Amino acid sequence: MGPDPRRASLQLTRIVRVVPNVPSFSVDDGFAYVVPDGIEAGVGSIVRVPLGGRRVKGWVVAESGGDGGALKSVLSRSGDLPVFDARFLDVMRWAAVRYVAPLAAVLAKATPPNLPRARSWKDRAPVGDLSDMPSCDLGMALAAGKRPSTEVWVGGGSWATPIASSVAAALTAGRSGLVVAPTVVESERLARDLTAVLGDRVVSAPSAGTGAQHTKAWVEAATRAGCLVVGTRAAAFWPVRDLAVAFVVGEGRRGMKDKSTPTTHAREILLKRAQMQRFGLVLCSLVPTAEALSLGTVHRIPAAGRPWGQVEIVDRRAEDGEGSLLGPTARAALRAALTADTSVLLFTHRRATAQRCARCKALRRCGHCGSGAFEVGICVRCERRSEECSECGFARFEMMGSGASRVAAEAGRVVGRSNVGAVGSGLPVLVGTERDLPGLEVGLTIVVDADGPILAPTYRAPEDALRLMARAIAAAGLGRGRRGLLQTSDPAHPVIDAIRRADPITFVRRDSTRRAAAGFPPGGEVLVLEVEGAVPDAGEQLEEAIGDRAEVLGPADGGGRTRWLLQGQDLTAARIAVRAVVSRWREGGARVRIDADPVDL
DNA sequence: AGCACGCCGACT
DNA sequence: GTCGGCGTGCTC
Repeated sequence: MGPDPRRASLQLTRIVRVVPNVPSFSVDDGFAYVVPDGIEAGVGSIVRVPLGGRRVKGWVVAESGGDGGALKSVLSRSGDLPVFDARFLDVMRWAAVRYVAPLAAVLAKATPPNLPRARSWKDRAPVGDLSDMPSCDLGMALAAGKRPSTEVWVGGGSWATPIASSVAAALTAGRSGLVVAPTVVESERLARDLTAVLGDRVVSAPSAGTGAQHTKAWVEAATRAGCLVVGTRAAAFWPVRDLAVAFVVGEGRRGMKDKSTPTTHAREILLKRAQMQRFGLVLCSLVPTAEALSLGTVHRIPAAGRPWGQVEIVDRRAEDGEGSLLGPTARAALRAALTADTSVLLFTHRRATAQRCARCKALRRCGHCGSGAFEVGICVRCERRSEECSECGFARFEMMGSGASRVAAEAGRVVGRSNVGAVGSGLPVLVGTERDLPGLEVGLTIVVDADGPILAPTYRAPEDALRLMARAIAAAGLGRGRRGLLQTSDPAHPVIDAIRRADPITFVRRDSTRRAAAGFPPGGEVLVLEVEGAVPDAGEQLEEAIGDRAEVLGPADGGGRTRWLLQGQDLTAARIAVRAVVSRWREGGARVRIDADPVDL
């Protein structure tokens, strides 16, 4: 493209504001650069710019005309597809404040690993008409081009069928849909099931795989008309062409939230996007979160029937066999299942185990965060690996009574060791934890200890415990007869009652009220600040910056880290104030972790 | 994040 | 007298 004569006559130079890909709050406003003739660089473009004597990648966040004066020039444009528009940029600015993150860190999430090029994706032959698909009210509204209000779907069956019938008409009309699942396994399974119904309109975009595959799916989502994009939480940040509706499947699951800063939550991001970019939002789950119930109207899917099967509640106080993990009722059920050729899941929540050094016998501690809870060799808290004993450097550890292995040993004494194994072993009796649940199907689930998760000292423990145990029981499906057996010492507890009646909604509504009274989400906001390394006067600096914008609780020390908790009705002002403090601490060399909407609290 | 510029120890 | 250690701070 040649020089524009009008611009030349007005002495106007094209100027863009660019946020460089630098993880620092101090560059959030971006820098101004001249755009040379021959380069197109609209909002959302990725460009290379000179910055502080080097060349860095950056995102165009605004365009203007003016006097180029002393400004440096954009060097080149990278790729040829914008990664966001003005409205999506507003969402990401909001996310940067909400998650106390540099804007560049949020923009990076919307950007594919390789440079997006429109020509890397060749449009396929026009895909077929789906007008013979059954449609629902939501489907009608979407097909008519309306933006429906947020819906909350509660159910225990496959989500592929209701999703397909809701989006079919919109897809035929050339609009797109987005489905976000909590794990790669569930994302791939959903993509497969949806492809069986919708054909090649389905774009599978799990976060696993190579950068090239990832980028290809991203480009397809951004450019192809009438497709249904299915992925994991990373896809919540993808631009999708003419997006009509997004589905968050398993909206209450841990997998919806990023573990490292910025700790973005797919449900929160898509909720904001749905509002600002005007598309529909459906929150799907077996047990809805209190947050979801406060956001939309509830639909049971299907409208009649239980989300999970019949459950027998066993009061362990009324049984003998103190000290054993499995009571007489559970043992009898195990034996009966084995003779009836029914597969059994023995569900235990005790995935985290303490370990000790095989040489010096010191408790194994995570070298990064100091936690003492490990799943195999990976820290449960920060998900990093530390191979050596922090005391003596030895690299071998021994288990200190693993939950799962004790359960397996006891079950082995009831039905024989050769019948008991880990999930995936193909044996009739499986011992499993939360991570074994995706995709698992059995005939009977035995919840070994329901009380531990319910009594965990976090504000959302009851809701999470209900979700976890309901998922375990749902692995045994619906149908005739007992599908679950649950051992508890508190059979009158509201969570147990909700499981027995298969009614998660009434319970979560009540629990939400209790949480709001204590100032916890969704009735209030909390933010965790964790500092590793010495920061003199950190508490004072924090108190001074926050003032009366939030209640500051702490500090609490542990494992070389110091934690503060900010709590309040609306923490927006506090989040903005915290940025400066965090920035100063990081400059001082401290590692700072921020957890917006923490779940382990 | 880089890469500057900063001010204090051992070397041709 | 210089080369160079990596501690703060800025980057259109």
